[in-house]
This record gives sequence, C-alpha cells and structure tokens, in this order.
Amino acid sequence: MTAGQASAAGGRGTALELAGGKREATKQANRAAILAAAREVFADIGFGAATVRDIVRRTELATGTFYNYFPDKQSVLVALVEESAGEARVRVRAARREARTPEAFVRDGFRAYFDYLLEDRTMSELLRRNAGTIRAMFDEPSLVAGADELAEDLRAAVEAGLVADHDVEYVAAAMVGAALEVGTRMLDGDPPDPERATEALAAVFIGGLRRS
Amino acid sequence: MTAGQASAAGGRGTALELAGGKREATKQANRAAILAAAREVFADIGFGAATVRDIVRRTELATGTFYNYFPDKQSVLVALVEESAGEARVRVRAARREARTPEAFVRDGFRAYFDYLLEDRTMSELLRRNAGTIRAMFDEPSLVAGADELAEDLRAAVEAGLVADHDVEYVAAAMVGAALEVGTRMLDGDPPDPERATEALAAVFIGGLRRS
DNA sequence: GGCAAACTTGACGGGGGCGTCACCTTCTGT
DNA sequence: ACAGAAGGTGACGCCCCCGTCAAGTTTGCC
Repeated sequence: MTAGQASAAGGRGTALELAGGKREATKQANRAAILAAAREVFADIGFGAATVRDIVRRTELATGTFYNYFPDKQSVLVALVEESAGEARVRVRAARREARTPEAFVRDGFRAYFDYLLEDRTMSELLRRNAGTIRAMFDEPSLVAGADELAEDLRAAVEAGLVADHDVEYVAAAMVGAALEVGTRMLDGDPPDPERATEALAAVFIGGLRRS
Repeated sequence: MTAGQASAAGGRGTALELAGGKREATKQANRAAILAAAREVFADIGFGAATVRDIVRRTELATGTFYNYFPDKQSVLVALVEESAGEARVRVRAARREARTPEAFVRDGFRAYFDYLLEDRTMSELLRRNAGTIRAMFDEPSLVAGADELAEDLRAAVEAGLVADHDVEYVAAAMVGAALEVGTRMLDGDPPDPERATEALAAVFIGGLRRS
C-alpha cells in the first residue's frame, strides 16, 4: 500500500498514446506532475523562496521520486522556461515573418505574444514573478525576452526601407519591455482584452516607426 | 570585548551631525549598515532566497541586533523600496512637470529615470532582480512603476491637446515597461550611455505620440 | 564617580530543508 | 507464471534558519 501509486498521481491528462509501456506512461505522468506543481509553486511564492518539498507536496509523489527526475529545483525552472518561453518566441517570430507591411509586423507580433499569454496563465504568472531571477540565471537576458531576434528582424526591416532608421537594439528592448508590462496589465483586466492591448502598442510604435 | 563594538560597524559614512548623542549615532549607523547589506544581498541572490542571517553576515552586528531594527526581512525590503523607488518617482515627475513641450515631457522623464538608475547601481540591481516579488508584495503595481502617475500626466497632456489621443493607461504602461527594459540594457553598457537610451526612447515615443 | 537605562551579543530550542539509500512494489520479458 | 529490472518510498543524518532572551557592555546623567 505504500509504493507504486504514482501512476495515478499526475494532475494532467493521461499520456498513454505512444509506446504502450505502462512504465513509460508513468514516467511521463510523473514528470508532468512535477512540472505542473513547480509552475504553480514558482508562480505563487517565487523561485527563491520555493523548496523542492513545496513542489513535491503539491504532488502525490514522494520526496525521493523528485530526484529521479530532476537534480534540483533549478533544473525544473530551466525545463519550464525552455518549454514555454521558447514556444512564445517561436510564435511571435512566425507572426512577424508572415507580416507583409510594417504595420502588420508590429501589430501581429504583439498580438501573438498577448494571445500566448492568455493560453497559459500560470506560466505567465511564473514568468512575471520570476523574470529577474530567470534573467540572472541564464545570463543571456534575451532568452526571456527574445529581444535579440526582434532586433535582428528590425534591422532587416530598416535595411529594406520599411522602417525608419532608429537605434535598433534599444528600440527592440523598448518593444519587449512595453509588451511585458502591457501584457501583465492586460492579464489583470476582467476580461483580458488582447485586442485593446495590441492596438495601444501598435498605435504608439507604428507612429514612431513610420518612415518619416 | 564582546559587545558594544557596533558603532564602528556600518560600512557607510559616520552620521554624527545632528544631535551629538553617541547612542543616536550608533543607531543610525546600524540601521544604515543593515539596509546597505540587505541591498546587496537582495540584489545578489534575490529576496526569496535571502535569509536574515545572510544580511547580518555582511555586517559587524549580531543576529539579535537585526531584530532591534526590523521585525523581519520583508520590512527591510519595504524600507529600501520606499526610500528609493519613491525618490525615483519624485524626480521623474518633477522632470515632467517642468517640461514645456511634448517632446521635453517625454525626453526629460526618461532622462531623469536613467540618471537615477546610474546613481545607485546596487539599488537598480535590486529592483531589477526583485521586481516581480515587489509587485506581488505591494499589490499596487504602480508603486514600482509609477505608471499611474504617468497615466495621469498623459491624460492631462491629451486634454491640453499636446499629445494625440491614445489609450492612456496602456501607453503609460508601455512607456514604463520600455524604460525598465532599456534601463537594464543601458546599465549593462560599458560605459552606460543614458544619452543614447534617452534618445532611442524619445524617438520612438515622440513620433508615436505626436499630434497627428 | 557611579548607577540606571539602553543597547548588543550569541547561544538555544524548535522547525524544516537537503539529498541519500535500503527496502519494497510494480512492470516486463520470457 | 516467474524472476529480475525499474523505479517509488520515506525515514535518516546533517545542516541551517528562525526569533528569543539572559547576560554583558556602553552611554547618559546626576
């Protein structure tokens, strides 16, 4: 009655599709349960204050099991951030790539980001609450922000004559910072209105970026 | 030889001017030493991971002494934030108040903020690293950002016809977010160039805010 | 000079986190 | 059906933090 109940553990959907092995299914469920619990804990009390046991407690697993999946809490954060921030960046960039006008370039990028925020609120909260820690951890600050990619895209747009010639690096940072801040405001809205957030940013940045 | 050496403790300048009392001088020095140590600790490892003892260890004081000055680490953070973020807000607002043109309104506000960042790097680092925690702590998000004040000032400018009629609240958030992000980028520069940061933001926001 | 008030000190009991590991249950392959 | 591998379990030893408080030191004042 003590061991092996772990398969019923995960709060997330049963992942029994690929490779019918029960062993394998449990493994994925446990990993998912740990990640889900950690997402909540980091969002609620912050990474620094969180302990491995805080995470385990929101799970049906035992302490020792945690260490079969991750060596420490930091590794969990890394997994979480890579999974989620990576996805957000990909989507935003895809939206920008498909844009055919400078207006769409700006508007659709913001829009993709705001839509993504709304899809996983817990993750958004985690990112907001721990942005400073994440920055300090992966010293490449852009991992969080994707600002480098934006700067690159902006540079291309400037060279193509689509956009006025500004200080690309800082303008990219400004756009990212603005999106982060407006994004958290939007999430506080009831209901959140990504349309409004997008339009506000688009209005400001398009005007400022328009070819003079 | 064990007690009472605390007066020589503080790393900060001797504050013996007002009220020559030695007792009073020690008290101020100790308080200042704790605040200075806490600033470093919070900036280095983050508020959540910091312990009261981490702070005390960067001091010549004993554990017990800490509790004569603050009831817990959170109170220290509150004192630090009130002291510093308050000052930053005051300066920025003063700069905006003196502005006579819409351009100056935008440019001087950013400039005042960047100049302030450069004045106390440790505090800047603390704010950057713990922005999420601070937000969560004082649930009034604007305590960190001063975004409400900016929104107010913007509204007035719109009514005076100085600035185009945008979504004031989100535009304010965008300006604050942009300043935060560009500010941290600027601090990473060697040497930091507040002029460049100011111009980049001014170019973007003035264009966008200019009366169409 | 001398005494009371003010303050500092650091050891202490209680609490809890860390990572491990011997033991036990469950699954898999034959 | 069964044996062995895979993997879950939770108590354990070690460490450190918390907030307190009795004892000791310094200051202010008469």
